[in-house]
Amino acid sequence: MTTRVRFAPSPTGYLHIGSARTALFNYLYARNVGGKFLLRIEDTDMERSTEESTRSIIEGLKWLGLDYDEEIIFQSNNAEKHRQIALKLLNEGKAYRDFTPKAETSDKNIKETIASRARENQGEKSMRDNPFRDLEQEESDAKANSGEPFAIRLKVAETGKTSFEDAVYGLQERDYSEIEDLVLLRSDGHPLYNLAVVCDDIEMEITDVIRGQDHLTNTHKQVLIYEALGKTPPRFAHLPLILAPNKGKLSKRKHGAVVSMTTYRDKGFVAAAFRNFLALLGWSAGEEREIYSLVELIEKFSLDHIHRSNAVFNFNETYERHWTDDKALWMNAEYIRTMPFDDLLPLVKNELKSAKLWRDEYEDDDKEWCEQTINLIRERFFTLKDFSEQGRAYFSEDYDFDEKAIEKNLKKFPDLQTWLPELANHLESVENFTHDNIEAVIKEFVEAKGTKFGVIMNGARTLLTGLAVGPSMLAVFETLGKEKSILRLKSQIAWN
RNA sequence: GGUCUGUUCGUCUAGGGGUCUAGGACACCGCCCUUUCACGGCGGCGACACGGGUUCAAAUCCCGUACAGACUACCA
Repeated sequence: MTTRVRFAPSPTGYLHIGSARTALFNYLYARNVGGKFLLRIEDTDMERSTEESTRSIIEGLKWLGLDYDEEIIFQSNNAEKHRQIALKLLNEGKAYRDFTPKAETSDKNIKETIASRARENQGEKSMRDNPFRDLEQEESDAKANSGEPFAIRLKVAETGKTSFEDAVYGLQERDYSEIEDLVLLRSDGHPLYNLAVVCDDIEMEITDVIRGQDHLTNTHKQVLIYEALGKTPPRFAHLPLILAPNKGKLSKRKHGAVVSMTTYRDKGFVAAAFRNFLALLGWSAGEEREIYSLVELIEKFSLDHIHRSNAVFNFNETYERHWTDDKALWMNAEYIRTMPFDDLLPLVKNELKSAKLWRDEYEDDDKEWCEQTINLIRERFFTLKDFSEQGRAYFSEDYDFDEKAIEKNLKKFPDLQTWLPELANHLESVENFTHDNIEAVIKEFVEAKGTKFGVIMNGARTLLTGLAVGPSMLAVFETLGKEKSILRLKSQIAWN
């Protein structure tokens, strides 16, 4: 039997990094064993599901390079099938009608309400004391026929236990007495999550369910449904959760943009880098290595190296520099500075285009210059955004000057106001505007003025790039070229 | 409250009875390189939650405690 796994997000928001990681692991697992990776949108919660979320999830997967096989399944399309299956279980006596009126739950502190309700019922109420559980067939039919609303609940046996072998957490057992007669079908006919998941997984012939650890306890209920349906459950593998820095739940509402995949795309992350980072959250190949290509990840991935403990996604809202996990940031920089130029170029092109800095000559007449320049500046860039922001002066005459750079490198040495334009005149004479030739002229100039090489270089850097930091200044001169270098050295804008 | 799960440097992790005075990466700090720097090189700081066992030997096995997380819904 070929392996079939699925990623089944509910479209109630953009793609969350936790979900993205679940998708990644499913994908890696499928590709590793040569199986299928399917996508199912669990849009049964009509009130919260949106088409926009679905789009953003698909986009996110595409960005990460996680291409799915076969058609997307929308769970809402299967509602009728789910209903029929619930009815079938009812007819077989494996489920029963519960005529208890639906209890109103206030949405606000739902978790607390449920916990306190459970606390109150502690010891007093058995999971099996529903008055309708053993209602005579005729009586139940009569009530139903008279139009009385009812939910359908699974009839969980009095004694026994469910068990399954989790690929990550090992043998899991749970006594029936701990499991309530779960609702399969709501009184309005709407199928509930546990039923829907099981039915769809069966229909999609899913062999391995890889999902977040928050479903570990739900799995027992699902196993019960599989059993009632006479089907063998798939293999389960639960993944440790990704937590916020305070070790609490990482939520869209509380933590905002840092948990959204689109943020990383928009903030200039290289998809391969983020994917690499995500792969190492809760899994490792057991080697002293961090950088893995997709092919290597697929090759090395296996369920038995998945962690059992949750991972913290470390970020600090108060420091801009640490707005997301440092390691993710580092990895992105690592990719930017080491990836093959041909892979990087399209990403830079895209960034420059959206900043209106791209010119078609960069792939034509100026191809060589473009490559040299990108290779020069990528050395100390962290995100793709840096190409259009810190790197702006390389692609445009319209760039900003950093106040601190002006203070530190220009205003502190007032002589530079006349020296730099003077240096420009000396540079006019350089025939071949290369590193060595430029250096010779500047060295000579420095000597004549009795100043330090650094003073001139840093002043020039500020004028030429607007920044106090950057690559070797001689290389900057060379890449900018004679004309622009001279023009900028003579410019007085920064001084005002 | 109950059930389940987990706990190695600040964070991600290696480790599965002796090779552990616990390894790597990020972050942080210092030094070097240097015209600057968020590049590079070298180095430093820094962890087996706690308490009991088992064993010649325990980060590794067992028990307890603490803490954390998940679930406990006619949400998904």
